[in-house]
Amino acid sequence: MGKTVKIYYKSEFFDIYSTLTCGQVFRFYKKGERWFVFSKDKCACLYYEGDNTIIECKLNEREYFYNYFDLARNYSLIYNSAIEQNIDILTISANLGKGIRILNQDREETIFSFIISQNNNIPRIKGSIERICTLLGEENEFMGEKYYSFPKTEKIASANIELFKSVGLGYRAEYFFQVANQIDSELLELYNNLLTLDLKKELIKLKGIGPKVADCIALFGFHRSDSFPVDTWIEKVYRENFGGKERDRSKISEEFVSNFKEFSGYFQQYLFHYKRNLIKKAK
DNA sequence: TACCAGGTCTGAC
DNA sequence: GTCAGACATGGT
Repeated sequence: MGKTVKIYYKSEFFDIYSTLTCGQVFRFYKKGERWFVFSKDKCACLYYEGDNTIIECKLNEREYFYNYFDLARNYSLIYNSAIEQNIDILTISANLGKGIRILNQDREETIFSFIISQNNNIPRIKGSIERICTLLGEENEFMGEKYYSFPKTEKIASANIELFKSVGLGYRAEYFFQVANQIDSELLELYNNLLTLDLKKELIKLKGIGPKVADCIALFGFHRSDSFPVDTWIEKVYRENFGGKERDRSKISEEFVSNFKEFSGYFQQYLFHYKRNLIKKAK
């Protein structure tokens, strides 16, 4: 095995658990005190040393993971802005999720992952994606962990649709397969040059992608933080904690974005993480 | 056993 | 433009 490198980052604004489990990424697992995170054909190992969060990866993938974990961004600015809103639930959520970072994930992997996410739960999404990687990805190894890469779009496009049903995608298998035959890196480069609203308009043209999934892709795949995905959990927050009455999720999303502007996506993650952890604890 | 999960599509009005 | 019902499937 080749040389590895360690990236050090102060842990106050980088909590491994909340960053990975807040529902933005599905390919990771914990082994002892170490977390293994997978992106495309790459792998990083995360753990703590004193006050630092450590990212260990291959020497030539340092830049990739530096960007992937969004290390150039000042998260204290985001956190402070959340506190300054002076909204009780947001203050509580920001304090709980202070260490959440929004990852810069691969665009194609993000699109496919969130097509699976509709009307689905996170453990199931993780399982389906893992099985797809095992069946169509390429075998790799990092720090003693064997893993499979996320398959290339062409590989997905040329597979048999029955394969996607067999891994539990259900009716989403059709969408998954169709989209693989409609996108390529050139198209995604075009998408990347669009303003957020136009980007979402384009994404929604793909079958299986509606407003909520488009918001997730814009936020997690294109780092458009002026996005605010509204799912069942956020709708609960909106009704129970913000006293909201609107039923149309797109309008709820617009309302939040008009208030939180370019911080929308970060605040949404604070709130989502808070609400899900609250319910999990109560059970 | 029903209900739910990071919703979307379709057809009827 | 809005709305109800259908949609696969495993977890709780």
